[in-house]
Amino acid sequence: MTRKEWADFLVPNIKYDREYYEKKYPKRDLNEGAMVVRVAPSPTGFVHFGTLFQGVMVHNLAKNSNGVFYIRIEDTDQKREVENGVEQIIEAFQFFGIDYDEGMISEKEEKGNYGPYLQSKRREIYCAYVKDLIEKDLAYPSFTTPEELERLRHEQEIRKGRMGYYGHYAKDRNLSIEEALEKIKNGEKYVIRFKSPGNFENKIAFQDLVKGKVVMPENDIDHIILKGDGLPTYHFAHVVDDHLMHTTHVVRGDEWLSSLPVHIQMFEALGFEAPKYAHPSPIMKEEDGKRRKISKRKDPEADIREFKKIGIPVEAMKQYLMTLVNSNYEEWYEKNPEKELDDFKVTFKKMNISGSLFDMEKVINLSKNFLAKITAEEFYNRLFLWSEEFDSEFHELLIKYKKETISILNIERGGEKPRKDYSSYSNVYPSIWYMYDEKFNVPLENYEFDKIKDKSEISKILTVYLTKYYDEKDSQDEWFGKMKVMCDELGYASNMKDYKQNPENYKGNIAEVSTVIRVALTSKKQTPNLFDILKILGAKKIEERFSKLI
RNA sequence: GACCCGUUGGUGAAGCGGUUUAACACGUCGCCCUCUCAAGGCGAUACUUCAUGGGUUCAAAUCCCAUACGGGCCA
Repeated sequence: MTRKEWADFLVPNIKYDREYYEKKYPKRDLNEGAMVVRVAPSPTGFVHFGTLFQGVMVHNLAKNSNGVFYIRIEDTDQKREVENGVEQIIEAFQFFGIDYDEGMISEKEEKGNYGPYLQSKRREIYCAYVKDLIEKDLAYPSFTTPEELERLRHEQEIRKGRMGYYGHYAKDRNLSIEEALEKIKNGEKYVIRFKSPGNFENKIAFQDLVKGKVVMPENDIDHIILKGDGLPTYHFAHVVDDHLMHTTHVVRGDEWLSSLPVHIQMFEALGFEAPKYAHPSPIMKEEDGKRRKISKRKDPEADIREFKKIGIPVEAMKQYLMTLVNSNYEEWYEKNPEKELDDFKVTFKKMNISGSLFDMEKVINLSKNFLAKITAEEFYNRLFLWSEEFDSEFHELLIKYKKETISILNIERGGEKPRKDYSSYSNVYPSIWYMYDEKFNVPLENYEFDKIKDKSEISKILTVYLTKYYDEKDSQDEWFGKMKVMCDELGYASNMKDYKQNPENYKGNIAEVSTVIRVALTSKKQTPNLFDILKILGAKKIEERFSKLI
């Protein structure tokens, strides 16, 4: 049996050979320097924070080089696959507004000329290349069972040697075609392994775009390339896909750095030109003083839906991610507040070499800043959409009191130094509920009266204020002027400085008087500007709320 | 266990042999601001210090080596 016949026998019924695919997926017609990049998630459940991180980073690279960003779905591990997995990925990218040039656009459809973008649909393609390798004696069937491999591992452990299927441990690599054929005829199960031409004693150097020069021993392990189920392993699929899709830069987590020798070797064996590699570190989390990668199982923030639920605006989220990608982003943004996220140019040089910790405080800060800068109407619309899904009670109020809500959100908004009260959509209602009449049914004992607690004194202040000083039409200055006059009349200091110098001359001060009014209106002693509250509530409601205490 | 990568403040980090008395941002803590809060302003926040020890150099956070610790990967 010739090698060719052998290959035909092992990989039968293949419609096309590799030449066909090489022609079918020609080099992309792009400008010099254009980057073709991708993100390659597995449909194994919710989308991981790290995938989004990678998405933001890579999308920027493609945009800034007039290149291509595509999503390839790696579903070769069918055991871990989850229903709706593909849809979840599509939705996530959509929700975060990260558009892609090629990839799946629904469970069934895709866009782009270099597909299929779902690995399970690429079986034929992988097989064509496996066949080619067999013909060239660079791949062979391996009959070693899982039990045997287990034993082998054990043996290597005892000898304190390296693990894996290599050298004399790779017992099937030198089987003759006849011997192998015999085994197949006997019904023995097999996988296809790559026949590594490497020597562990040789060192090879790579240039990683993030880590710099990396020196590693050559790979000599005969990795499985085609599993028993006919699907390729990660290594092989990566090499074939990124070649055919003409990826120019493979950007992936540094957990892949140690398989680089394998990949480079496979590119060579297949006669492909290897892409450039960048291995930034993944985002970590600290637990018990130790750092580890954010884990899908243990950390709620690994699930990007969590941020949606909390109501962190996607813009803020992406900004945060960008600061992790390139820490100079923030400074740049301060200088270019009008620019879009993708106007910033990501560079490999500034990517994380060591893993950075996830910092929710920082996310909150970015979120606050973002929410402070949008208009009240825009904020309202965002709250409307968010509450529809996550807070129906608030949603009802938003529908019923659109105008009022916008005024509330508009308090001290705009201008150079806006208020920054809200850190997320979910945190709005807890800070403004008291403005809605139907929610304002607080028992008197829960009113947060502070310095001035005496009921008759409270009643007196409120009565005097309402009858003598309150005027709906007052401007802020007029209003505050009247507050001062009232304080003088009632024996409270109208000027805080005077009060601080001679507190014994007064019953109290204007701050305490304001607090009485504030608490009477809201039950809380901490609220935004009193003047704005008065304005929004209006005479009728003020009277009603006061009457409970007078 | 083999191999690889990393280690600058509470956090993200800048720094790429002299201009570093280690930028900037978040956090924290003070003080200031014609009402509380938020915001804002000002200041403080890395044991002459960049994991530790040694070396190269006139000069090192920056270059080299070793150790420690952390992470990854192989199974």
